[in-house]
Amino acid sequence: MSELPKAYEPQEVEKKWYSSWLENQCFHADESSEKEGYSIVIPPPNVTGILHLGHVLNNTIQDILARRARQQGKEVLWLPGTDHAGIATQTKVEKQLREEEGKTRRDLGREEFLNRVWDWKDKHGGIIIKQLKRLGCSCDWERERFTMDADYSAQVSDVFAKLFNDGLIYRGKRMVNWCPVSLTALSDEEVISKPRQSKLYFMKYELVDTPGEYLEISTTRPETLMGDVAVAVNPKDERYQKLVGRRVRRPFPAAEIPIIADDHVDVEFGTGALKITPAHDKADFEIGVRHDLEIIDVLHADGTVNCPDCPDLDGLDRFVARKKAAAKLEELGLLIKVEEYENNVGYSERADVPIEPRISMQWFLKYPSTEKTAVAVADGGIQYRPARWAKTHANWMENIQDWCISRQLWWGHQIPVWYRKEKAAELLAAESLDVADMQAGDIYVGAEPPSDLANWVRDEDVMDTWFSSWLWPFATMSEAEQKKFYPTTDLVTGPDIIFFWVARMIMAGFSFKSEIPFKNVFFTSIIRDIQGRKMSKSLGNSPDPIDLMDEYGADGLRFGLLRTAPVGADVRFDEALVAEGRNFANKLYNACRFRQMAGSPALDGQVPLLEVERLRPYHADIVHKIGSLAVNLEKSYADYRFNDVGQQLYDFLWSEFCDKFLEAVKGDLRDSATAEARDVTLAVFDAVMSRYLQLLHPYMPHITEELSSRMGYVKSGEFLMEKPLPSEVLIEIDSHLTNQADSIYATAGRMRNLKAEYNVAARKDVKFIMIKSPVWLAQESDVLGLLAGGEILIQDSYEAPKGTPAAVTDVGEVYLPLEGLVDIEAEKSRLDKEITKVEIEVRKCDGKLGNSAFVDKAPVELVEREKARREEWSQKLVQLQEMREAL
RNA sequence: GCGCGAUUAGCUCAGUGGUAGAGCAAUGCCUUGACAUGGCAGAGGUCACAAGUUCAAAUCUUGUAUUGCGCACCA
Repeated sequence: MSELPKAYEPQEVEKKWYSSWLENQCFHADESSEKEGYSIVIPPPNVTGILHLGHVLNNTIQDILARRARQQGKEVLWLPGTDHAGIATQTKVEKQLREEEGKTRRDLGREEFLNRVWDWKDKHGGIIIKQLKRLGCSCDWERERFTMDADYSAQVSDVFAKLFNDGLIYRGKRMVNWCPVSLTALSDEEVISKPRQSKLYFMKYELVDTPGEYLEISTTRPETLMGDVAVAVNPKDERYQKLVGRRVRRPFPAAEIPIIADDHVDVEFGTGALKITPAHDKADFEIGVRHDLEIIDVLHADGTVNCPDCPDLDGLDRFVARKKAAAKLEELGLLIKVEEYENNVGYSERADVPIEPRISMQWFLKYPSTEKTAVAVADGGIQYRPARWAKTHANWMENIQDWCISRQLWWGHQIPVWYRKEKAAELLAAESLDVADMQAGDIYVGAEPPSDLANWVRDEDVMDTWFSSWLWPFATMSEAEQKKFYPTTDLVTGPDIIFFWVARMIMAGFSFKSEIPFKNVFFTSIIRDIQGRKMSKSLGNSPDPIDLMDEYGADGLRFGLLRTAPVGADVRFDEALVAEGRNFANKLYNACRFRQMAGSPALDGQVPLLEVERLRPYHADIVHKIGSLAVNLEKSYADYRFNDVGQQLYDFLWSEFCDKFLEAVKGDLRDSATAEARDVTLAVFDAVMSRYLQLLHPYMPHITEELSSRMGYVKSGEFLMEKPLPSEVLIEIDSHLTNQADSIYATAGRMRNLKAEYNVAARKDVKFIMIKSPVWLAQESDVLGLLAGGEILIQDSYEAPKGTPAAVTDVGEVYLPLEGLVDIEAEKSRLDKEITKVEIEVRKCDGKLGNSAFVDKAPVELVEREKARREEWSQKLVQLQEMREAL
């Protein structure tokens, strides 16, 4: 055996095993397998994306599930891929184009620009995939999909055509969320409202028929004043009732506009009079429809003012124009006051600028299968975990509006609609397009272009990225694959995309596969920094997982993050967690290294069977505990309690295996030990460790594979990751042995306490004297001494001098003769403190036992336990008092 | 305004009715043949507050406070 380094060095090991798994196709899913199928589709990261901690958490959980399912003998498909991410990707390439060539996408033209995006994708698109591999993800990489693969795209178009033919997709001029930077419409879900400090402008419009009289109006958006077509008041508002039906003067461009009454107006807000700009506000638009008002659009698509009648405002950016318009009002003497005001402003999720409500011609979808989707989640046909997210899902389902699916972008799935050339202009301008128009033969909808393509013009828009993502669970699979792996088993994703993705996938599953797309949805935590802030690039509080893996290893990162990731709440990330993961890997490595120092086993996958009659208590105890561990892990997995699983794995190795078992059997591995003792201990070590590595494998795949191989727990040429998890326990254990072990560990603890209390920890010549011990203890006194750090003398004839520090244990009374080693004064005050504490405990017990209600109604065993406890404490009290007197 | 969470040790969090737990940080001791990325020990909690149910409440109920998230409103 070669000299092993003292600390585990993960980098080379992780690389080695990952390539080895790939070479041997360990991640390959066979759709013709006889085994039970298990499948997960990855939430496809943006093709432009780079790995962040959210991905690490999410994909580690998926990897754990996948690896665990393989160990359970299932045929596992973890299907990976990436999303074309329309806006994000296009923006990135446009930026590069602007910076490097000073060109816009229009300078290149659609076709050339798309070529550039594909080039970019080929060059930079694989980064996150490489990073996932680095993390150890066991995806079937041969099946990697992209949402713009040809066959995938064809399915997106098919679905569009189907929904169009069913009358669920329509085109129309509606108020949409417009992003003035990306120059496209957005869905409601892509708008994030943020509280913003803004100003509320109070101004006055002169009444036409009574010059010199004014109506006061408040607004946050004076720059849209040119689009005002009315002023509305609440019909119940007594102040204004007599004004309804009269007219006021809009100052610029000058016009007379009516005062109307509408219930929407809040009497309490501002002056109670609302200027109506149907082109630039959703509510105003609706009021406009109700009152048949004109729509005057005074903004260009990019958010600059479009009002040639006001040359001083025309062409200005909307925020510049806001100040300018206010200044103009002031000049005209129409501005009354300006108040500071906090309101919510809708922001574009991608571009992070305020969106502009804008009327434009777009494609919309009436959501299909909404009823089934709501029921599936509410009734648990699809299990949301944690379950409370089902309510969020339900809320959204209750008030969904039609989905604006068209985007004014180039990168994406182009709308599969063609217009007959000579009619195109007319059709494109039409207020709506429905099935009837299509039947007229002027419009064609389908996945394949029309055969006489030259006569047709294609709709220029592309679809919302999520319109392709919602097909992901089945559009990524062939017929045969779907037969084996659809519906998928688990979906792991963030609760922030319940609306964007999860709910829509369920609708798509029902609509196009007549089935749910997945059985369970596990929602991960959101990762925040230690101060509770969201991770973001601009805050610089988002550590690069690759750096963390360089420093702590992928296994360390995985374990550290998973062990503390709470099920329901957010994770507060701290690098110290990852360091703990690394330390844990090191602890495991060193435990095995210790074993190897006693000789490398030549097992080649054959871990020796254990013979129960040869086991000493410590052996039996750890064998018993690995059995319990397996059972308890099963329970935690069943509830998707990944932090629990991690914690149990951690505690077993550290507290049980290393701190107790290894310390207890250390003597067996010394040169002075008998061959018998050594053999049993090594056999137990191997039996327990080989099983443990298997249990830990889903969390720390690399190191467990490495150690299993190095220790010979897996036959050479085979892999731990492919080894089925046995259901049987290693060996049936008689509880009297584990009880003995418990007693000895507890007793050793009491002895160490005594030593520490009397400050003799540093002395190596400590002697403990025991009386009233059971016979079997004599055999174990060497181990007890080892654990306690002192010599154990069993002397039933011993009569302790009054005041000798003592402890009552399961296995007799322990005395620690001090022989005048301690500082008398310090000892006195320590004892006094101790006595006070114990007196309190005794009184607590007395209080309970003196309570007749407790004694009468509590279960008998509870009362008995309380009595025993009182007895224990009062004995301790007497002992302490004696010690105090003896000093 | 509606909904969903959270509040336990200095910090991050476990803990679903029966003696308050872990890791980290801080303290003391230990470089003992696996590991200082380590070992042992001690200290540190009116479990946010109030009322209720119960023999018994961190845990169940109700209310309050603080705080986070989502939805709606947002002139």
